[in-house]
Amino acid sequence: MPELPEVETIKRDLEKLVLGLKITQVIIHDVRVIQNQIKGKFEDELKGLTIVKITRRAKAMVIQFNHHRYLVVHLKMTGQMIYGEDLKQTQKLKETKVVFKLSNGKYLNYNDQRLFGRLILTDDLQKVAYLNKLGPEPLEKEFASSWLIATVKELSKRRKTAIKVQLLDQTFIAGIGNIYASEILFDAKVDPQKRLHRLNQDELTRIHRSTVKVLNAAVKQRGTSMRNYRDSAGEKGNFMKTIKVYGRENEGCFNCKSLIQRISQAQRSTFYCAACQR
DNA sequence: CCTAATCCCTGTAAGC
DNA sequence: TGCTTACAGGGATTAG
Repeated sequence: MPELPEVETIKRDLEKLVLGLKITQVIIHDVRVIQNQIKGKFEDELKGLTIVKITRRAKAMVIQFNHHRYLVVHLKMTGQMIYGEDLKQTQKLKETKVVFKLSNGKYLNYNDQRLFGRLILTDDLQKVAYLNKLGPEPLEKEFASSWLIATVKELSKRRKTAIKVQLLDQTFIAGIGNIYASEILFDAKVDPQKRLHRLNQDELTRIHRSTVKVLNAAVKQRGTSMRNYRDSAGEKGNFMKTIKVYGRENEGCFNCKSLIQRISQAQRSTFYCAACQR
């Protein structure tokens, strides 16, 4: 499940590989990836465009072309953007849904086992709904502990959401998903079930610090490969060895040895240490 | 306006 | 062993 660190890793790698290259051909093997966009139009519009910039916002990667065209890539659960050969041709991969042929003879393969991911081609990023309701980027200056304290104080007046559920809300903070939400709260020693109005200033300061710390460490380790995540070279990330709670139900807490608990919050799994996080 | 549930998808793993 | 069923979850959509 590519979250901020995974998408950032792919973005940084692709920048070194494809900037300045032209799209010479687009082959869409499964139209569900482009939703209601017209297949022929999608292919034609991209053909001949040059990749001039790649950015990331929350969990979305934006490939910017000349002529004011943008391709918004959201990998969701099992999406991959892999650079190299045409995987559909060389490996008969059924997960390869879209292939972009590049002017250097290489390919960009969009793979997606479960088809939750989406590719959106637009001439105006303002038109992409997802991008226009996002909270601050946690690794940018705008995400300050004073901002977090003030915002949670304001939010807690009208909602009593559990902090774990709140961390998954992309309109609150952008880019945190289910793995890192659990990891951040373990690092901050805060109970994921604690509701917003019960969080004090010290706890919020810790959540802020842990968010920056955990996400930076995960970027440095090239992300977490629990299942399908692969970087642009098809390689796994390395953050699994740093994971403290996610996926560790009934295993010992590295801090206090008591068993890691798994609970369900908003139809999603949360992992935590009930002894360390209270 | 808000929050909570449902849906989309398919490989994997648990259960009978 | 082999088949069936439950589960994983980001975010759009729908229901309440």
